[in-house]
Amino acid sequence: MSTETITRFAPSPTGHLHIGGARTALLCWAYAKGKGGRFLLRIEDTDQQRSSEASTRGILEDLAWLGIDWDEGPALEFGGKTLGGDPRGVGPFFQAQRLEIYNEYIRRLIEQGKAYPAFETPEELEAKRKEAIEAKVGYKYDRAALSIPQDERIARIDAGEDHVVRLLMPDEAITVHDQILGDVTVKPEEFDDFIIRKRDGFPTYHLAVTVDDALMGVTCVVRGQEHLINTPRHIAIQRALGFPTPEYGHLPLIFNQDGSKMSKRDKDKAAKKAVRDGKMEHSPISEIGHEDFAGWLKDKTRQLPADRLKELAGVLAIELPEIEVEDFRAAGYLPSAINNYLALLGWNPKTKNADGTDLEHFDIKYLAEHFDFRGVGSGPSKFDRVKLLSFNADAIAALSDDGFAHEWHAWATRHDAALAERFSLDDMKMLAPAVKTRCKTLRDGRKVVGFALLADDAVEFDGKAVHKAIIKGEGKGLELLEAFGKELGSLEAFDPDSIEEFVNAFAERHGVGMGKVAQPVRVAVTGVAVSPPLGQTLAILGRDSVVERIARCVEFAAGQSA
RNA sequence: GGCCCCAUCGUCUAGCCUGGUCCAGGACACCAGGUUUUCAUCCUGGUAACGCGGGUUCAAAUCCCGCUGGGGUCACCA
Repeated sequence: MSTETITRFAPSPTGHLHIGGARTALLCWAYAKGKGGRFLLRIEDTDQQRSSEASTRGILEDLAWLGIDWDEGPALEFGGKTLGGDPRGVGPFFQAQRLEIYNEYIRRLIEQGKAYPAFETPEELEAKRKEAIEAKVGYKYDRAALSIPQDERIARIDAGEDHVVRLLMPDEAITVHDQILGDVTVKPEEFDDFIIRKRDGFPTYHLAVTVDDALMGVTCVVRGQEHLINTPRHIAIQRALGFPTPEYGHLPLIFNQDGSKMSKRDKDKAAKKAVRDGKMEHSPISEIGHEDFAGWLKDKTRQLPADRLKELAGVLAIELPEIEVEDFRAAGYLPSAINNYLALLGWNPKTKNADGTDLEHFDIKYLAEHFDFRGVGSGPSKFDRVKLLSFNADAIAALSDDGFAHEWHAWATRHDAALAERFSLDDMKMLAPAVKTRCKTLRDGRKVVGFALLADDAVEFDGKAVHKAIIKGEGKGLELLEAFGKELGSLEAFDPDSIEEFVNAFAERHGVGMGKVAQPVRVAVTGVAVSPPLGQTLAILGRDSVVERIARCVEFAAGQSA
């Protein structure tokens, strides 16, 4: 028996990776890596209705993008590396492909009298459950099927009657030794004989997870606290099957600022609110019929397909809240910032920096080297988007100019085709020092350089800005601006440094301060009073464009002051 | 509702295990200054918390009990 630490992340493929799932995966990964062990990935696709292959692929890519690489599991080519594989031969890693395995163990349990078939229909059970609720007593399966004689069971199964299999729960308290919460004991009356195989022949989560964890040699299960109450069930299965019980660590949950659960539905919620606020009664998108639209709007639980929702948000001019890893990626967050924030949300390194402040910024390598359950908080935490944004800004600021340019370019290529087309990687390198400190996300970059995306004759001059910088003061600004446009011809190189130098010399020559020159020029080429430093602002436009814009502005200002 | 988990600034948290060094430290946000050709960055300072009530003790944010509050879970979902 190896003492190697093996952890696993086991998502069900029902959509993109949720940010909470990403944190679980990250901490799981860190624990295994810190111990020199392995981290494996398993896809829990036993829910035939909701699972999809596209989701699996999406989740794999989300994890890979974050840099959470798995040693074993579904294979994925990413960034020139192959992730996953099955070096120990414990796969397959898709539960739907492991049905015979589960059935074998279920068969054993039945044989040993530790599990039994039950023939009630879902409807019958639902009725009983309802009765129990009305009588204000907790519902528990009544074990009616347990008293069916063995030969009758066999006859009914042979006759093809639909049935489920239930585990015979032992009549004893079960204690979970949780690494984070300590010992949690649950009394036997809290459990009933839960189902381990569904009517469709698929195992339930409880059975599959327990069998797989044991067969895959998982030594430590790290998962969300919502699973805490399931753990005694899993321990019961382990005991019935003679499996060892792994270590457990149940992570506190993550919530929205308002205390509600972070859910994919939040996106629909935001869109619905915008529709109502806008008093919109008809679907603004042709693909969504009126009926569907009205129904969706009325029903809190109804969700639009992801791409439709995105389209709708575009029409409504709103930004949907980021919930899934892919959302954060599209919004221009860096993996390092997401990982850092996620890790800190729930785990604390309890370490001081040299200046006495708490250590908050670290990378996943540091996390892997220092992660332990002691540093995991026990209470639920709220997801603070503002702080994550600040972490992202820090991560961007920490990038080298070239590093930033590469990230920005890669992002634009994937999420903002127009931007990627207008700016080459070299353009972005030139812009980097100016843009870096002005954006908290890669998406913000567009706002910073938006003026360069406009055609020269499409620049709209902000009247106030023109007045303040150019017209006010007896037209001194206008004079300088005209002179600047003319003298610009003598500037040889048109790069940021040369331009800055030129502006300095120009100001000195005309006996005025920098501001007296910079602001009129800034307003002339961008239309507004705010832009990156003049060097980059002019360089990205190019000489012709600058001259053209100045001329247009001079004309505009002359018209205004007349 | 039953069972389970949790409880320090608005938020994330350090401190709690091994009571005194804590009229509680850091970060984000916020407010006020400063640097700067605009904006942003950056720098300096500030506001702000131990949920309540009982114990134990010379001494409690720290230990115990109760209350309150928040959350999870009670599926042929995972």
